[in-house]
Amino acid sequence: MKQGISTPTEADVAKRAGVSQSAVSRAFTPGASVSDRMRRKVLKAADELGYHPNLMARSLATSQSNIIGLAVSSLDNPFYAHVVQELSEQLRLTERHLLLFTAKSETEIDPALERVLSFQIDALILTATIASRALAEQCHRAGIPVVQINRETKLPRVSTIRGENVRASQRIADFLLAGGHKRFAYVGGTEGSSVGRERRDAFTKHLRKRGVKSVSVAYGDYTFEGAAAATRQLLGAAERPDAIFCASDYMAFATLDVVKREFGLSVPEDISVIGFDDVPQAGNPAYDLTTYSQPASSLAAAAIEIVNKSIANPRSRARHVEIPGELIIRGSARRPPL
Amino acid sequence: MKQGISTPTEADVAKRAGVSQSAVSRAFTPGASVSDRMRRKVLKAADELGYHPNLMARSLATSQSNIIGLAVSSLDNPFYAHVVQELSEQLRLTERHLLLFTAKSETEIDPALERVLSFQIDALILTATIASRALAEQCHRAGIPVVQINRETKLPRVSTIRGENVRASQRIADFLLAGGHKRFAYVGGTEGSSVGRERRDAFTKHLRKRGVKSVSVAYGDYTFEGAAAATRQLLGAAERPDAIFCASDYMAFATLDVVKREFGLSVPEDISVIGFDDVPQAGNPAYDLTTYSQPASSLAAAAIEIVNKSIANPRSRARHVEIPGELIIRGSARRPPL
DNA sequence: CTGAAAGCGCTTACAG
DNA sequence: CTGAAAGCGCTTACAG
Repeated sequence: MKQGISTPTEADVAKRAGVSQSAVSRAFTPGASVSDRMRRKVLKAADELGYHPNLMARSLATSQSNIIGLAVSSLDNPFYAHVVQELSEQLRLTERHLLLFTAKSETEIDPALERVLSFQIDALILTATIASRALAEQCHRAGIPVVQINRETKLPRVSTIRGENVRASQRIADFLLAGGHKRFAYVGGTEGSSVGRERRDAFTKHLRKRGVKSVSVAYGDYTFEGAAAATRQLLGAAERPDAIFCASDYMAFATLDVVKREFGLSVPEDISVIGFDDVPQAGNPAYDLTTYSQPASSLAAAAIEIVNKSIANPRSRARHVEIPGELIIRGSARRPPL
Repeated sequence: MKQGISTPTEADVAKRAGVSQSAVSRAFTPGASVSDRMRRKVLKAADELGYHPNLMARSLATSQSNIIGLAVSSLDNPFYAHVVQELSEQLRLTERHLLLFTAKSETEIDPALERVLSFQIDALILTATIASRALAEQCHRAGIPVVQINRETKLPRVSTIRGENVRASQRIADFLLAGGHKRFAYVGGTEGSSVGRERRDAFTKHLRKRGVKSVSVAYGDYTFEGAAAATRQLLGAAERPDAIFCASDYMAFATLDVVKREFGLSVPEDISVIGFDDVPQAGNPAYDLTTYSQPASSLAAAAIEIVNKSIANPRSRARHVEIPGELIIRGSARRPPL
């Protein structure tokens, strides 16, 4: 069953360098007490043999795997693809790497996520996925820090990172109001999602304070098709909205498509559409979407920082970070007169 | 340094169940020789303790990590995001999981990719990245199979999976010809890329055979901005093309934007644009892109199959698979009269 | 079918 | 600074 070609081990390097196996280990351990001469001798032998330390063995010995679990629900949403990209890139020259898990459903018991625990991951980053209480508890029991991007939890041990949901929604409401809009609508993601609720409530509450009586609401489930359907529903109503705020750019793209092609409305003359995230495509001329940014690189950086701190100090408390963004004014929403 | 809360091990389960530690191991090994009674007893104890097998220890003992390295250059290209998504999903209920590596540059020596070797991965999947000879050789020496999606190699040990580059390009040429186009252009990705060359050559050769004297060519580097610039260059030329074939949908989106907004041309009346991949967004009304499909789920399935076979039989030869696609006719290219 | 024991490739006190 | 040895949590011949 053994492979024909076996990888060299510390013992092999030790023999070739004429030193002890522990010396080899030290030569590869930053900060270990080895003489320069010894280290050079070892590294030379290692190089000649093409030796690479076996991280599985190391993690068995240290109980640190240098692996961070990353659970995503869908990479088809460009915002999350971009967040993952950022995480991976920022980790690139680091010891730690990402083990990918696709969490399809958001049910309580996800056997695939359970498997995470077997990999001895040092931390778990969840993005666009709800941490089940069970998972989070298991992680906590195993001393694994959990960081959630762009989702809330009530779980006490889970750190969270998110955009400026409330501030953004208020800013958007003000911008639309100043643009002279009268009939407002909101396209949410999943009806249950806490982040979505935060945006919706901030939006509607702020509008109400400014005298707007009602805001129509529909849910697009964060999917393209879902958002298209939600938009059709909103536009089919008696009181057709003249301003729609979508909880994500990805959904706003669908909304724009329906608004323009199916209903033949012109943007922003007949109706304004505003998104959330500022994904790279939002600036594409085909959409030219006004949106509120949620900088993926900052979200990723914050997640990594929390992970690093939690690993360094396993008993540190959960943290909750809000990453600032800004309104990115493009052509999909009427601008207020100066 | 030890964590306050330590995870239970086989020994803990053994003690609680009143059996030997090896019995516990067997209970968790599919196909091992254990009595039903024993297995039940062990699983019960394991459950009570919240035991999960330690995969690091297992992989040390078996020299199988159940980890597949996945190197991607950019998740911002929706096609690759989708391929990764498919890979992850198809692996989801499997033992094996993906360790993500972002390979930015395509230089010979990528320290981040070298690191792959330390993780004792069972296989390496490269997508949208060129395998350096050095890497491939190191993998081969370590007995790690390498599978490349959508890129060619001259490396003998590397398996490849790709779409129907030649057939697709010919089909597209014929379709444009039948649509009555006269002046053809091609927007390639990276000038050096072998897959790109294959498409370009098949396209131009086929057109030449049909009497077309010249095809203008420009390169967009597989990026949005690059493709926009390439398109500007093509449209600025004296003989403005009336048909553009882009080596990827992602680039075709940029081309469409430039064609419509910057040059005010109408599609497909003034000019036709055809892409490659059929990413989910290609069907969005805003683009409504005619393209040739390269089914991500089939690519992923093929990659996984090769990986599985190579792991089962480490001495199996490299394989080269071509995944069939088809021309997806939408509105961005003039249709031939019936 | 079951248990005792060696071994996988590292790290890390412990002596020297 | 260096080496010998124990241990990390598994798997797997080997006996019984």
